[in-house]
Amino acid sequence: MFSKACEYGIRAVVYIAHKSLEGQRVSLKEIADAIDSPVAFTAKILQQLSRNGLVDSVKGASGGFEMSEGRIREVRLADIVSVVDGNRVYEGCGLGLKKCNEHKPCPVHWEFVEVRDRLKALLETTSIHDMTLGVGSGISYLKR
Amino acid sequence: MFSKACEYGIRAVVYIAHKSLEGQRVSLKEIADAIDSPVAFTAKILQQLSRNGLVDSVKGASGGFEMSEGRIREVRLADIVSVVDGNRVYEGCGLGLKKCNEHKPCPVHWEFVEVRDRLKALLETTSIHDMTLGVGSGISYLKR
DNA sequence: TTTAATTAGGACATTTTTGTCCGATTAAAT
DNA sequence: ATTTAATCGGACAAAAATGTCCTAATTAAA
Repeated sequence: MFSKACEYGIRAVVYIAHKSLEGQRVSLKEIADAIDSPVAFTAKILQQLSRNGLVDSVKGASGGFEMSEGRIREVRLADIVSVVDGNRVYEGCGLGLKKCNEHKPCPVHWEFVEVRDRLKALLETTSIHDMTLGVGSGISYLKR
Repeated sequence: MFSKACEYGIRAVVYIAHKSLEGQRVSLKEIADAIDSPVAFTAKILQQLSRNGLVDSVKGASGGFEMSEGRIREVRLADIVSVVDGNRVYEGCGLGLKKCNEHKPCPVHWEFVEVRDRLKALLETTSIHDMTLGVGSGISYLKR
């Protein structure tokens, strides 16, 4: 569904948000350990997310990553996917046809549109805050 | 959603089925041209589909690929996806967690399950015959 | 002011996916 | 029988995705 990079990105952001809500800034190492991802690769993804304003990064000793509560409530799953994977999840034909559309549909166009619209709605309505809810309480998990 | 290989595979099978219903066996070249795919790469995918009994191949001059009407009605989109891409579309967590399940769900587990189940149902109910319906009549397209 | 901890970012390495080439095999047509 | 048109399958090549390493820049703490 998503690239590995995007999966790590989502997990990382949820972890950062979860810790930020507890008032804690987290380091790259801590993040990678918490979400079970390759450190240096995760760094690249976080750079990308930071440049796009989805997370805040602080350099230097005792630096790390954090998010304001406002952003935690504003930022949607779709924003992360968009930054890391672009729009290929939403756009693009299920059969890989470049010019598949309602006027020239592929054989499964209409059926796929339904599923994709549903996925799109899910990504656009789910905030980072929503995703952190289960994490602290042990209802949902970010590794293993 | 699917790999390129799988996309080519689906388009190829729909084209083969469409032509088979008109009593015509088709060559690799004709297929690749009709669905706008790389010839040699398409050959690999068709070998795989042929080995798995999803299409019939005939060697030698005037050989090519074909499907019986029975198989055209039996074979589902899910069968092609399964052979080419395996089960990664159905199984596997949206966030890439190895052990995400109903007991240890990731933060978006339940929402994703819904979308994926819908996709699964679509793939399992759509037969190749269903997909060929629009192709001859110009309602749906396999290239461009 | 030096040291230690940290992110930023470029270059490189590995793996996977996608794609090509060619010789072997098969079978129809000449 | 020979030629020709086809698939089969192995080896190779290129591109994209994933992952690593190292140096520079930054900042808090000693």
